[in-house]
Amino acid sequence: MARRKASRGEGTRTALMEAALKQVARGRSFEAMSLRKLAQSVDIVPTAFYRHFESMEALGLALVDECLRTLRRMMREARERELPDSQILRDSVETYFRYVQANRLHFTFIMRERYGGVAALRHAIRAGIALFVSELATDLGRFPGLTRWTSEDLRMIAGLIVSTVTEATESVLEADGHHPEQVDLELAQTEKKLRLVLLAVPHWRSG
Amino acid sequence: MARRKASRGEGTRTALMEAALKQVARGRSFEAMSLRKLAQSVDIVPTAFYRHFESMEALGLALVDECLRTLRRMMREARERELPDSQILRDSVETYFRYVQANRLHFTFIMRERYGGVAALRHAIRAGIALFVSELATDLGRFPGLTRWTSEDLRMIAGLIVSTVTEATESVLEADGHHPEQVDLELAQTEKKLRLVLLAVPHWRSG
DNA sequence: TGTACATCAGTGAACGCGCGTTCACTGATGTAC
DNA sequence: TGTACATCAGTGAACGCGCGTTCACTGATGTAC
Repeated sequence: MARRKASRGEGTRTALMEAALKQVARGRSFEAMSLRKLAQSVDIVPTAFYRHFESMEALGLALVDECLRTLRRMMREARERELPDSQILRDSVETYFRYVQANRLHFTFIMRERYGGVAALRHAIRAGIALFVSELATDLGRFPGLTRWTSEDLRMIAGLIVSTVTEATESVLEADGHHPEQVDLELAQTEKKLRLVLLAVPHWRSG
Repeated sequence: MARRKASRGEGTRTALMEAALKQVARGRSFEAMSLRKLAQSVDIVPTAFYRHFESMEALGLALVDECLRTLRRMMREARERELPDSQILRDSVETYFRYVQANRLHFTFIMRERYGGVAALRHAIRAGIALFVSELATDLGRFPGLTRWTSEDLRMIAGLIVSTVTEATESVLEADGHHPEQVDLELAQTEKKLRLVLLAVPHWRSG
């Protein structure tokens, strides 16, 4: 049969990863995904899978890596923008929401497999997110009203922000496409939540 | 062989549910759970499973029901205690943490399957939690500083509280047993988060 | 109280299926000379 | 530029296994008379 493409490149490997992401986005959990079906969906024979990954778990870890990279890229870009005073808070959330929608598959994978059944993936994702919270805490410590906060309190507020945004991410992913008005509602709610948190900052005695 | 117990009651049915909860607590996702293994773990032949549940999905829905009932019971009990001013905020969080630890299997199931691969379970759990947020919002509306808040803003703050507590629940479940000091740390952090949120309340102009 | 019978949680053989993985192979692509 | 050869992504047959589900059955428990 010999259906190989002209290029000898990474085509099939990429296709396998994308197919797996799509399955997860469709509702299937990675743990319950079948190597054979995955192979079938990218038009190769099951055994050819092993030319690209040692096992399904290796595929999963490659996906975690790719998805966490998307998250880090977002953080890097956000860092290059200015301080979110209440004027531009809404814009920040909006930018984030657009980013989530533009990277739907990656965010869905992280959200789902964060609590999924494959321990190795779960741990890799959680380590990534924990690192993310730490970096945010460090960043926050440079903001005018927060320079004197203890690092524990900075972690606390970073955690509060991350769990709020995470929750919102779920809503965005769930609504995406079918219910644009739900996204707008979530946008308003998330902005309010963050505004409420920022409102408390000047009144907090850290330490 | 005829290994039936003296009582003709619900023993096996209950055992099946408990075995499934334990599997989930051990890291396996419900979607990837096998009927045969489950049957084996409660010492019945695979076919006997059908004497108790029409399918694995039916078992799953029964579990969702049971776990959400645990959640509701907690809420009812919490409602019978007083207003959490900053004095007793810590006690409230501590009580909740103990409740989570005492109902480890139920909470783990909800946390995991909330984003799991079986759509029917996912939806049932999310509907349950959404109801939970609504009730909390209503309750909050009766508190002195919040009587004039719009219902949208009450939902907002209820959502903020629930996502904070949910996040903490994950930590508690993860740490449980092996790392008691992590539970204490999470307790302090969660109390601070909620205190920070409450600190903002008097300064919020709702509507 | 004793007996006949319905109920129902259990058994175990059997089925067809999809699974992951092994193996020896093929043949196009890319490279060294 | 042409040729010989290594590389490597693909094939397809075959394996043993665990899966969910069907079926006819058994025998103890509970109930009606």
